[in-house]
Amino acid sequence: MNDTCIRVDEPLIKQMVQNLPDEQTINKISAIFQALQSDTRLKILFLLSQKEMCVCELECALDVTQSAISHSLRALRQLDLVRVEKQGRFAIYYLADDHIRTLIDLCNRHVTECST
Amino acid sequence: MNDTCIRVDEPLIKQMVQNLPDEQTINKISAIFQALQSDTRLKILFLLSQKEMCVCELECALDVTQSAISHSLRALRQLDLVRVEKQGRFAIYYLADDHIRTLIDLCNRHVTECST
DNA sequence: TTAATACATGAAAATATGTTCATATATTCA
DNA sequence: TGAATATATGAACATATTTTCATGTATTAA
Repeated sequence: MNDTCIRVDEPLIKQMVQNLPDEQTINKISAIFQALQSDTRLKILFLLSQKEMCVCELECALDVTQSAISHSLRALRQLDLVRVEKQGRFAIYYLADDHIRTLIDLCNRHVTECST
Repeated sequence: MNDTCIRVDEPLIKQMVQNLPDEQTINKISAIFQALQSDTRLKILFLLSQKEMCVCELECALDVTQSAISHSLRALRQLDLVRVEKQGRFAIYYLADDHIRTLIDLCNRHVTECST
């Protein structure tokens, strides 16, 4: 920690640190962003925002192995970003809720608005 | 690619794939999420959403080295999530715009609402 | 102009992540 | 029941990311 800088108002900084979300929340948030950071998982979410899909359909849409898709889906599932419904031998995946849709849209807009 | 599954309507899937944002956009979005995925960078953003800060202040607030903070800030800068204004020997950092604030808030709400 | 402060950065080491391969499980159909 | 289909998963490899270390640059103050 730096004690010498004249700009540092230590009590104020301490207060600001207290205003941070607690560690657990920070961890959960970063875990979500971590999941959204892979091209494959992002594409899966974009696709699922169009319609619910089984793994075969995702396999047809994306250019990666079935195994990679399953691993990606597990990560998304564990964060409750997508959910599964088993239908016989099929696993139908869909977005868990609309937060995630909003998140992606927002980010999409940020990129398209700012890069022009 | 899987051709046998009876659920796969290939023309439909092709259409859905066409609806995906282009590769460049996907890459930019995933880069943003990639940046938001680290605890350190997230905390920096939460702090900067309270007030603009120089590197020393961040150093005081966070329990990581100055070098690590600088590297984190560079990553955020390159994605235009934060910006710098040089004031003499100080580098004052602030959020680039409100998108990012909204993004964080949204995610925060998702976590706190869903985990109760 | 020298020393100290504030910040940045390249390279290497440590760690994490994603993908594939091999294989396992569950369901359906013949 | 046995074969085929749909999905899941552990382990290993390849790659990417993060952090630290060492050091560099720029600005200020003595």
